[in-house]
Amino acid sequence: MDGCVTPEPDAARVAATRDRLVTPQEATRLAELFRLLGDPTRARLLYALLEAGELCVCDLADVVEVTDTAVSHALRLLRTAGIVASRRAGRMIYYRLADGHVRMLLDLSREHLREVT
Amino acid sequence: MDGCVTPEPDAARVAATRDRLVTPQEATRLAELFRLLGDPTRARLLYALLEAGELCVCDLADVVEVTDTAVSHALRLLRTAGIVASRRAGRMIYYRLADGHVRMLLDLSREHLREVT
DNA sequence: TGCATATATGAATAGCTCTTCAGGTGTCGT
DNA sequence: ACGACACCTGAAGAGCTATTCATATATGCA
Repeated sequence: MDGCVTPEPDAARVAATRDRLVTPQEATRLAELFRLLGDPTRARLLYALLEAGELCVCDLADVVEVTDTAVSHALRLLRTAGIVASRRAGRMIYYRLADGHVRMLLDLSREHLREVT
Repeated sequence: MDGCVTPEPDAARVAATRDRLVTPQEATRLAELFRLLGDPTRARLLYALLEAGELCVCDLADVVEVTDTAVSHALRLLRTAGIVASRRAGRMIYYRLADGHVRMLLDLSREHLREVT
């Protein structure tokens, strides 16, 4: 069953891993989540929201130093994926991180980088 | 200083956020980390390692159902970024997740998806 | 109603990424 | 030393992505 000649203990581990492994669908969704965090502009937007709690589009553009349009495009992707949430106040729209998991992900990875460096 | 006319409290928040925000360099490194997790093949490889602890290239290819070559390319990126580590045993090379942070990231995001769904 | 502001959207292009193919390196068994 | 095996690497093409420009929608104010 293996593609290569693995020692006995490995064969068992391979079988067990294949059973417990995330499904392709789940993997796709996980990858999609990470992929959305994996762009410098979007990452900065998210960390800005992590610090500020809530910001409108133009302030986000100002903080991150990107065009309003680029921010809007980025936020649409993040919003569609449920990573950020929005609320309207007059003509401005305030964005925030969608939930605690996202906050933890951002926090954890920042820590990771600070320790690895 | 703002790109738009923000209410008073917001202006303060914008200034504070700009100060505390991750630097562009840090953001780039964070995005790079996430970007590497953000591919279905690499994600499956990492979750396979999360389950198995350690696997050689050909067993990884077998579990994830991808070409040896594709796995090799993927692992090189992950290894270079310090996300996985490797050890040679004879002609096989065993890969494992590099550290606890990576494991936590994978765990946390899987939980996130399971709760959101 | 008319104008300015804040954000969203669509199309297009430049740049990047993943996979595959072909070939290369290193290790084991005989 | 030779052949088989496990893995790596470089080049190339198909496909995807992020930004920009132009335009559209929506809200507030006079």
